[in-house]
Amino acid sequence: MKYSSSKENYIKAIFHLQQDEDVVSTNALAKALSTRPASVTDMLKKLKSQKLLQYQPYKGVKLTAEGNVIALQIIRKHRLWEYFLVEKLGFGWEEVHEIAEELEHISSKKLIDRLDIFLGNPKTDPHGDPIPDSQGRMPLIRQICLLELPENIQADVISVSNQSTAMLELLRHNHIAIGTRLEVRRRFAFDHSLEIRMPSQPFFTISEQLAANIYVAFEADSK
Amino acid sequence: MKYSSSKENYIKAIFHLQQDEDVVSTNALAKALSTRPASVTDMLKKLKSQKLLQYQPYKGVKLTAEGNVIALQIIRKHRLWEYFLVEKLGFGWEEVHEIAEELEHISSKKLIDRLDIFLGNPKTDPHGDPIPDSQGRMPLIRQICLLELPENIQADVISVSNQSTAMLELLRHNHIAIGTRLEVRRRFAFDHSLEIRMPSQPFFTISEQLAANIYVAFEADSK
DNA sequence: ATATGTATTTAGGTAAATCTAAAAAATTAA
DNA sequence: TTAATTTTTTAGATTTACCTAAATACATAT
Ligand SMILES: [Mn+2]
Ligand SMILES: [Mn+2]
Ligand SMILES: [Mn+2]
Ligand SMILES: [Mn+2]
Repeated sequence: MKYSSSKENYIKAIFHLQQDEDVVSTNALAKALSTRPASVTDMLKKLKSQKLLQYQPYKGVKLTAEGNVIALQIIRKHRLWEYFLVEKLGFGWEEVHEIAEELEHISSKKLIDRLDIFLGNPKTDPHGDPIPDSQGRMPLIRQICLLELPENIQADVISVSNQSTAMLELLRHNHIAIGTRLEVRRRFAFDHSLEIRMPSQPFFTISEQLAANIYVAFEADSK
Repeated sequence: MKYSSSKENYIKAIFHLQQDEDVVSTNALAKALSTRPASVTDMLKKLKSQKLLQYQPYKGVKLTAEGNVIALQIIRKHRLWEYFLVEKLGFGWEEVHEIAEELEHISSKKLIDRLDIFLGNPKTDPHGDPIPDSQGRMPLIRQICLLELPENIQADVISVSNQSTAMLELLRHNHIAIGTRLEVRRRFAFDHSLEIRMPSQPFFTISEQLAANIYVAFEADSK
């Protein structure tokens, strides 16, 4: 079945909001979609009648198995297109989201599966988010900025976005390099600095600025 | 300004119909767009108020200069995407039109200009139709038999006149297909065979018989 | 010039996706 | 537990892009 861009955007937004709380509110959805709660209620009724979600008035909303499948297909398209834009067309990772927001609604399944092959079956998009495979399975590895790494989870440094000698000097001083395994012990509210733990080394802290330029991969818990 | 997919489809259809007759009828448009004459009349009024076309009831319709610019932008996108689908994703030339019908409505100008560069600024789509450049200029395309292609001029294969499996086998062996870019390096007087150059491939020669069945398009020197 | 046929427009509706304003339900605070 | 606040739904419009049926304009043939 084929759904309108608008419906697809709703499904996707619900999917993402469900990662945090397992039941999604009308207001949260309205905010995520930059629309009005009344419009959301209207749409939820339509999506419910198509069995894409469970919805009882005032009780919030949850995707059905079918809805989940659709969401993953859209996310797959979004992230593959983002990868294409960055890796093949040379866009910066920060400018691709908006364009992918449109491209994700192109319907051909054959197109997206061939694009996947053409790109070499990438596992993550330019932001480090995992790309579902053609069966809708999310790979386990997550690549994110060190700033967003959950505390007490081991991760490997995979890239640094700033290559200035000043930054590289600081990295070397802290014995951080591509491939280094580390974890964030805690964050300090005052200056958002991070305490880092590395195997067989004393803990040390790094600044928010430094962490913002470090990207890591870690094994996501398959909750 | 940005227009709906529906409006873009109207503009494009009018542009194409104008190639035959310089004023386009309501019925012709209805047929081209698989819609009803009454719907066409409605839309023509909207497009007129946006100054994209000249329209007087019962008198037919004609694009304004502004409308023409829009049409050429859409056609550019359509044909570049078709080229991408065939050359990069390995689609057959007969299956790409429908997908391009959707992709042509993706709005980012930067995307299409980068796609153009990524594809090597092709001059014709997989069907041999010319691709407007980013200023909306249609290249002047000369279509001739490969036998007559001047030496050292890049050309795109647009059709093959003999569809026998024997011939197609030989074409495939030489990596020649519709849309392939090539040029003739030299001709040998003895058997009139041609030495062919293709991007990132060693030179090779083909027989006069084979060349006689290949038709190519190349950019004629303008001005 | 009148009649006939075709092309086109008008009139009146529908469905999708939005909106605002108001009502109702649920939650939180006193 | 009642009142206040927030969340959500309902009611009623709007816009876009369609539709059918009917009216009108144009073209042509007698
Ligand atoms: Mn994105
Ligand atoms: Mn989107
Ligand atoms: Mn189209
Ligand atoms: Mn084409």
